[in-house]
Amino acid sequence: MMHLTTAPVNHDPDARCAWIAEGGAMGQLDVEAAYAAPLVSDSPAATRMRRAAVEMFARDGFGGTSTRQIAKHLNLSPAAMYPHYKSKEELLYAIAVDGHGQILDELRSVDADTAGGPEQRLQAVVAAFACWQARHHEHAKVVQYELHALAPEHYRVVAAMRRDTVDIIETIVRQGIRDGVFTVEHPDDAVLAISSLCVDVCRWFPSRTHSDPVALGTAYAELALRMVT
Amino acid sequence: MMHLTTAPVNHDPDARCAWIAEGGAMGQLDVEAAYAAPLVSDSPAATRMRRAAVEMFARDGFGGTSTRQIAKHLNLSPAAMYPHYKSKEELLYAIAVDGHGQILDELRSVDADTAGGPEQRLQAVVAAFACWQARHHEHAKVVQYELHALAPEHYRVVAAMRRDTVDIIETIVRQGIRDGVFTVEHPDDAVLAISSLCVDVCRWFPSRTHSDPVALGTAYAELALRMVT
DNA sequence: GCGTCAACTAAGCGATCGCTCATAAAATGA
DNA sequence: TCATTTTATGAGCGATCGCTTAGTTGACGC
Repeated sequence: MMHLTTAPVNHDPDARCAWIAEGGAMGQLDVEAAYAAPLVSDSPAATRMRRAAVEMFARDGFGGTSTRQIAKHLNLSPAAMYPHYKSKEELLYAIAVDGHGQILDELRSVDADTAGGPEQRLQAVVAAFACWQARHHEHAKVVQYELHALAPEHYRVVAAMRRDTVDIIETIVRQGIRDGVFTVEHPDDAVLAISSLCVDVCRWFPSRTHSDPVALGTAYAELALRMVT
Repeated sequence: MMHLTTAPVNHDPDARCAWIAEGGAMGQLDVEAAYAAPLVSDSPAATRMRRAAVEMFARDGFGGTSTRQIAKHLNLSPAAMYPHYKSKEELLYAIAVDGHGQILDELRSVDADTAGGPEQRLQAVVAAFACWQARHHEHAKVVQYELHALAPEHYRVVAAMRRDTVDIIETIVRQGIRDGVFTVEHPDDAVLAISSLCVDVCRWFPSRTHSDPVALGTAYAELALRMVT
């Protein structure tokens, strides 16, 4: 493998704006393959490395953190990471897939477990989403703000997982409109705004006024409901 | 001056969570001084350097962009930046003060120019805020996501400007509650959510479904109003 | 034409970067 | 217990990092 000392740049022209509202343009095959593959190593050492990297990437950014700093934080030699992740970029990829996988699992199970109509489902899902972003704000920050450093093929997988997450909210909102309980002129705007609201939590949480993830989740669920009724 | 090859870390324990909801703990003196000082050089060359840096910081992050890359993008030698900015961190600081200054000026003038009650003022300010974030999404991205690389004393100034920005929204919301036109149990939550909504625009804009900053502003203003009425 | 000053370059310092490789230690299964 | 596999180390390669210094260039007032 060649040396790669500069941050990888995403060359896909679509990907430059492929955040929440994009990412649905490719087929599902590669995504399914990504889900099935054991992308996240469960080795204890690998887990400790991901945890340390999340903490440091969240504080100093991907480009501002060196592999040597991560190793030193774990009292390991600079080369100790490479038996577990074959590059710094792949470590970031594992962190991203892990985080998005947790969010997807959480929201899907909450949505499935919630009895009631679109109002109850929307509140439950938004509360869970905002709560996860607050509770895992370091992991979330890396997952939301450091993806530009991913290789194009890895970015594509993560963008698809992100799209799947937003789809959960979109499905509920469209069902609510069909049922007549939600009144909103442009569903796209509302879905985008609700997702945006939840995602941004990790940027500022915790603050002087907010430090309880559960309370934040219920408050944001109420505000999200107001946006569509 | 000593060499400083690693990204500066903010050592202020309060500052780690001093995003939107924090930053109001210190006096106003240093902030006023910062506003008055000619922090943003108006030299044409310096402006071109800021513009290039904004573009590259937004795409690759502060830590992922080198001063050599910025210089090369402008067809200059690696040392050409230093007559204008005495360090990479100070270049980021100038970008941050410039961006937050633009936002503050914009929101204050829109708020002052808007006739009507809290409803009209909130819509006007939110529309302007979201619109700025969309129109200058690269500059906004740097301003919102790369501040961790600022020196503590610089970070403090920027955090205060951020606090002043949120105060504009907070003042309108509290006035609306006093007037009885806004009904919201926790004003803090609403103010935070509205700010959050606007700030997050720069993370995903533009997208397949949204590419008009003005249209986005009016749509988000409507959604913000729904949150408080 | 001359002096002045700011902008810029060429060269390079010391440190750090991501990463490789040969080897040693530690864990694992028989 | 021994062979095998996994995990970690120490040394170090070539490249790049932020930044400095000495000297060159060009625009401007006189």
